[in-house]
Amino acid sequence: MSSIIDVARRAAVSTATVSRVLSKPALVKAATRDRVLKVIEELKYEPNRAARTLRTSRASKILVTVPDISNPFFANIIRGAEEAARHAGYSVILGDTRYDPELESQYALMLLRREVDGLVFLGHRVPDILSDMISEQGSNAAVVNGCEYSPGLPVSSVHIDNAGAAAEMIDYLASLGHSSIGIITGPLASPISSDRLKGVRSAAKRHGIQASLQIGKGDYSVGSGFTEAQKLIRNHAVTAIFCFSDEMAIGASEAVAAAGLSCPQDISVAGFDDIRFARFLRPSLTTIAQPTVEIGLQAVHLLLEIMNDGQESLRNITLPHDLIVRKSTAARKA
Amino acid sequence: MSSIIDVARRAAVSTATVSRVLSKPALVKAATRDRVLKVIEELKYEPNRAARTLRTSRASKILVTVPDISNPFFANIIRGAEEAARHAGYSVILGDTRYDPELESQYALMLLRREVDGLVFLGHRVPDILSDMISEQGSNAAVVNGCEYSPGLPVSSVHIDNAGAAAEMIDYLASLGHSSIGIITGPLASPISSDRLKGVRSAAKRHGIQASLQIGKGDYSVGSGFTEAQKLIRNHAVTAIFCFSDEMAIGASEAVAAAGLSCPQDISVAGFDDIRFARFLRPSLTTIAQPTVEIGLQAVHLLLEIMNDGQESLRNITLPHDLIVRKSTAARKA
DNA sequence: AGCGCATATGTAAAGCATTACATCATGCTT
DNA sequence: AAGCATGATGTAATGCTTTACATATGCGCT
Repeated sequence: MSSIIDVARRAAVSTATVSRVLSKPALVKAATRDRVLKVIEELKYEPNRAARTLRTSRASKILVTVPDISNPFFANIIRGAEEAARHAGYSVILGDTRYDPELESQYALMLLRREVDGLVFLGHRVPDILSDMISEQGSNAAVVNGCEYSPGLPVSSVHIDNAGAAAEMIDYLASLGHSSIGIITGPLASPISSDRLKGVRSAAKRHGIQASLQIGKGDYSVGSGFTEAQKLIRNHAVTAIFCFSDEMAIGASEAVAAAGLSCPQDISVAGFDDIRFARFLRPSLTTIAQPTVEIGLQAVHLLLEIMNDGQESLRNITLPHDLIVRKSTAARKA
Repeated sequence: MSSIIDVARRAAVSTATVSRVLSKPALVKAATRDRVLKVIEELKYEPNRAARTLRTSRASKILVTVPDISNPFFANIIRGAEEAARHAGYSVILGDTRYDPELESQYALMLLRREVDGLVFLGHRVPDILSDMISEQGSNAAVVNGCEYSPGLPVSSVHIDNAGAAAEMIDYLASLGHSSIGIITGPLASPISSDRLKGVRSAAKRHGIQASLQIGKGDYSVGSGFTEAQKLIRNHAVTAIFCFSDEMAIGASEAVAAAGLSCPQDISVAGFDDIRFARFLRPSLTTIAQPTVEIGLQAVHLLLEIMNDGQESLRNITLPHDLIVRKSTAARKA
């Protein structure tokens, strides 16, 4: 591996000139520049990133932590984040935290260690380890919350209007004649889950069906969707089930089938997220589409802004969602 | 941010001692060690990784490139890779290459720049940019091919017995009475795709049905599965379609339905990979399960071995696969 | 007492790129 | 022709850690 010194020697210039050729070519005379570039080519010189990072204290890396990479919803956000990062000359370090606070903190340490320049974290729960940093730096801390948000903390975020989206779904189900609706939420600790619930409640109230609303508490997983749906079907005569994730909607559909009923004839099922496979389920799933790739893109853009500006810039970006009506929902049986 | 010098000063020792407390505690007297540790605690000292990397030329990072992170098949491999890397004290840089050779090379550069210590790449196609490195270093190059392999190049790899798995699927379909079988392959350039085709052919020959084999050429995507299946259904009276990816099997199922036929009554459909959603399709998909997480784990283990041993160690690890029979395949109509 | 060895710690170089500041040359102005 | 602005390049410090080598201390042994 050749270093900048080798290049300088061979091109008969100082290391400063070599460095300038690479970073500020306009400052170097054309003839010199060409000579240096030729040597760089010959020696296949690549600047040592560690040395550059050490000198400039910029790692050109951002950390993206995700609770479950195998969930295509998160995978798409990562896709957007990777793209935005790459275009800005950053690379992405991936942290799969498996919903484990321990791992979340372990990864967040990389930010304190300045091993990365910024952090996009998906999911609720700001790692404790960052609380000092955030209270010191406020919204200048290079941290962005993707798809969730953290009420009370000065952390910028990118998400959809969860309450509005959930309300829309209730409007839609009510318009199909459903009045006995089961809801399967995400974890209560998740602000977006409680936002969705608020949206559900206010819409239900508007339609005068809040009394017959049945709430089951899930955790976004297929299994919890199945279990909670079974309870809703057995104990309450719901005619529609609205799950706060597509995964749970898959579980709920299985529960409908397991109960000897069919979807959507007997029970309508709706999800949230519009994951890649929602359209391939049978019946295809009615759901709320989130602009996942865009969430990832914007989260990184926001992060870069914070990192570069250095000025106070707490922002919560709301992106548009979309109610996607497919075949898993239908008018209530007469 | 405090540096090792701050710690040394405050603990009244040299920086060497501080460094030793962290890396070789046994060399330091207990009293001194405790004193230093206490200061480290107080100052929240974290060693600067860039400086360490510069000094030791170890980045403690590995690069994992993947053609499409939103495909759950790859996402699971990444999961395994991340886990193995984390346990070994490495972090994972994620490269989503979108099947683009340009991007593959761009990411591979990180290895030449020693920005990462090793590379696990998923998909066929070793980046050109690495060919010099590989021909120089042979199998000592810190490169491992996950789930594919590169015949002719000294690159270690981890994959299943693709020919054997494909043959098993043909055996199974033949046992159901199918003799007119359509195949939808992946790209021809992919060695595993051609291995699967070899397996298909030899099994078909064994069953005496090779003459009625119909081959369509896909690219692993849902869309290509749909298009190729349509051709197979229209132009040839196939009674079973075996796709070399679950995604294509989803497309093929759509094509069966679009032709007014039903699966599996009229046409059986089988896939490959056993992605997370294969079981949730209706009918649930018969497929070959690959141990995805394990592939990721082993790929990283192999990489670490190569990086640490430094000795000649070209290996191709074959992991077990599994034929998963679900509801998308059935006996041929009488 | 003197020697040697083990243990504990310090000194300082090295790893490589960036960049503020210094120097030098050139050409223009008056 | 002297003076100066401008442009081009060099000098050297800096960032922080690791580690080979040097030094110092203490102990046991003869």
